[in-house]
Amino acid sequence: MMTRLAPVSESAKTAPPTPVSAATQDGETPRLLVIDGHSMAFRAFYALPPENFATDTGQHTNAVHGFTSMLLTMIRQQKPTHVVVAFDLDTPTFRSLEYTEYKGGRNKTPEEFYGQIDLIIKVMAAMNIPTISVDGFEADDIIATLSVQGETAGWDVLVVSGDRDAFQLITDKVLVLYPKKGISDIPPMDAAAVEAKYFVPPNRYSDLAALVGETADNLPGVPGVGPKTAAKWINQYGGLEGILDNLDSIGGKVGESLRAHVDDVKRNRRLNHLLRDMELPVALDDMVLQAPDREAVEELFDALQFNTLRKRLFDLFGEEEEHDDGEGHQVPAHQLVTEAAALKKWLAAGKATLTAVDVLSEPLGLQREAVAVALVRADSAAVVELGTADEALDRQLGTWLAGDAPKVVHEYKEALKALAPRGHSLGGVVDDTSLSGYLIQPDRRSYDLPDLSQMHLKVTFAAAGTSDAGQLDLGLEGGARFADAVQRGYVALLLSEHFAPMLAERGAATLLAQLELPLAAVLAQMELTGIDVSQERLDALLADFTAAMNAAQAAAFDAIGHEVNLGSPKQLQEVLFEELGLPKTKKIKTGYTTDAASLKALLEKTGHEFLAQLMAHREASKLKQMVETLKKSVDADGRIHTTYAQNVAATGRLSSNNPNLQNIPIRSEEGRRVRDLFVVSDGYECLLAADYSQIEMRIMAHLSGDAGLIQAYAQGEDLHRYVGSHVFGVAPEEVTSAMRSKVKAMSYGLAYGLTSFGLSKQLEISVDEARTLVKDYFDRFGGVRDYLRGVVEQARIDGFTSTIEGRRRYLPDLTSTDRQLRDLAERVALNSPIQGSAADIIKHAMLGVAAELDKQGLKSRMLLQVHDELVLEIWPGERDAVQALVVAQMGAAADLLVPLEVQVGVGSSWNDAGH
DNA sequence: GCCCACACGTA
DNA sequence: CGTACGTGTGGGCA
Repeated sequence: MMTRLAPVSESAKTAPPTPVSAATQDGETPRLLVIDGHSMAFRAFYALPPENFATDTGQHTNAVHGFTSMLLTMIRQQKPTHVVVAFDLDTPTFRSLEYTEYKGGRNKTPEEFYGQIDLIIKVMAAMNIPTISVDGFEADDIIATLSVQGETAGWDVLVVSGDRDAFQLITDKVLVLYPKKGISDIPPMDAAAVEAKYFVPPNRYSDLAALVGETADNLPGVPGVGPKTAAKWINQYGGLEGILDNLDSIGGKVGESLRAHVDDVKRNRRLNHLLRDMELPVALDDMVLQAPDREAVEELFDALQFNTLRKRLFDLFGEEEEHDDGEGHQVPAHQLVTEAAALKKWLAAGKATLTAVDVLSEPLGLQREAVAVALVRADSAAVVELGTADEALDRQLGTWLAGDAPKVVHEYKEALKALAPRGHSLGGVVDDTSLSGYLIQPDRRSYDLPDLSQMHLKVTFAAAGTSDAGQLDLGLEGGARFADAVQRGYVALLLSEHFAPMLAERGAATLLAQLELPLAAVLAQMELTGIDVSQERLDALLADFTAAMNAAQAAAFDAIGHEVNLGSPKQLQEVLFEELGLPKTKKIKTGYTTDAASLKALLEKTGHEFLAQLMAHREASKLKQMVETLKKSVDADGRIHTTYAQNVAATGRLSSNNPNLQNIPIRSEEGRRVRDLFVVSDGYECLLAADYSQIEMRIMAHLSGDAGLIQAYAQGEDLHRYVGSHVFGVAPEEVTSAMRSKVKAMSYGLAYGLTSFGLSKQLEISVDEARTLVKDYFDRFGGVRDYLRGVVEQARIDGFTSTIEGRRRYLPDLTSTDRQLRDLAERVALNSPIQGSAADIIKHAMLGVAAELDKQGLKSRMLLQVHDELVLEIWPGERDAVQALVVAQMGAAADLLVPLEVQVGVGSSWNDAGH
């Protein structure tokens, strides 16, 4: 049985950026296509109805669609060898600085246009077409400079612009395409066309425009003077200079008018003169038309829902959507193996061949248990059912699975967990495509095999039961599931092959092999182990919190004289702001916030009993709900087995779910009672919690190399006290707790991209005060300022940030023209290296701890990870040894310029082990 | 049943 | 207008 997998593109895997046109190689004259981005985007916007072009998320795309369509047409018709797009920035230009009304009076940009320029820039990036914008200058200046550069190089230049100022650029070699309305295929303007229309040569067009004026730019001309009069004067006096030299000899009413407005004319001429000698960030040769970045186009056009455009694009660039080379990319037939000898034979046939392993599993309590294993190679596949396998077959399989034979898996950790109840392990895993996909692109929503396959291979296949492809074997028992598993394995194999060069290019191969893959095995063990919870405490706590919640609710109802759903922010707004007429809080989408901070402020202001009870209810119901969730998560073994997600947090952190054990309360007294639910198992001595002290600040000290911070840590000082003493210029012992908490907030804030505004809000001080605080801080710790500044700059250049282990996070929005997006990307750029490096470090520590426990033959075990904390369970008598090895491994997990300090506590519950 | 907004717990 | 997560509720939609 062969299942056809479609569609598959061979070219997607190769496709280096090669020039599409052979013109330059043939020695023909290069043709440069220069596009005025904003003006063409606007043309497209008004040519297509926005209501017909929008994504599911409501983003309008009519301008993007029209622009892209226009560009494709242009490339097809004009056959340029080089293409570039110039954009304006919305920053002031030398023109607007000279003449504040420049381009004033324009209608407000329609709301539907927002975001579309950014999308166009993304489309250009995906098409490998360079875009240029230069602070302080307009696209017109860039275009003029490019025209001159192209002409000087002996190239043909075609300028596409909706701005008539471009006419001054026309020469023998430079033509202008000026679309009249929307996007039409009118022929380019040459010198003759300009003269036919305006009666002046192109190099005099600016003179004419200065006299006539340009309403689009809010540049009034001479009243009564139109193109005809202007052209007559220009030709009579040989240009504007001649006219100005002979002002007095021009008669009639128009002559008077000219003399009255001569200053306007001079200003117009200064402003419509285009700079032709700018320094541009892109060289002509880098504008060569390349094949599009197929992956990026797929992703972007998927998001934009541009299906016909995608086809047009790939057609234009000669890339087939489908490619059948008659070999490979066909899921191999599989044999159902029922005897050890048959398996042995199959395994021996491809001893050192990379094999994909797909584990089929079924629920077992709240966990899963493997029921079959599919082994997939490029040309053959075998399936082994675990339930029916005899001992010999099971042993044969188990030995091979645990052995060194190179394997590819998708979701290694899940495979390990499902195999464990069968007594099987999995060794020799060289790739887990859910992890390699993550390292390549850490901010994706999903790393499902079908998603990755669609994205990277353009191969569509559906999960079991939903796909036609998976239905072929319904007649055979379990056959469809097996075929599906084989298909998954085959796709994982293809993906792994596809990813290998990408990982290498990003320097992520080591990260995968040395960190993430071994960590997956450690995490699998931690998840399998789980943590014991006290059923008695659980029930008692649930009762307590429920009672507290009910009491608070009753008291709240009493306070206002009627019932209300306290869990409904909407109903609460009614009560608070209309019924009780309390002062309005911070505005949110649905009205005014009722969050804890605002309720607290309201309570302090008004002292209303309802507020106090509402807050009590909030806390109790939150905790009750959390305890309920935990109770539901207790497995048959009386333990809670969380699941760690290794590919969710874009920074490299783990996340925890089902249930989340990384957000168990610790700050409030009541909350800590939840932490007390987690107890040491029978037979073990105690729980041990070890956490890094201020790891993010230490990483900041390391990455910035700031001498002050490094010294503070080297001396083992109280960091915030030390910083406070320097910022406030007092002796360390004179740092008040208010001063300390201010610098503490700021120190941490800096790692998150905090602004003066944000700091002022948090510390409840004025923005000026906050600004001074930041300045004083940076005056004392200049290394931090330089580092933070450099991180963003470097990320803008590279397109990504890196952690100390080289884990990357791509931030395309750093160059977005959307302020909000750009600012957010900058804050992310500040935080990601720090948060991500901390994640790298504790991951290394976990590997070290696991290896050392194993090496020393200890029975103690690792249970939990909470970002900067590890929780272990100590076997009787091993406490000192484990504490020593944990401190040693955590401390040695990275070689920083400052020491890594580890705090340890032990106790019979997680709360007791805290400190 | 699905999705969003809100709220809130952690590092 | 400080980063990274997960989970629960209410409420509007289909």
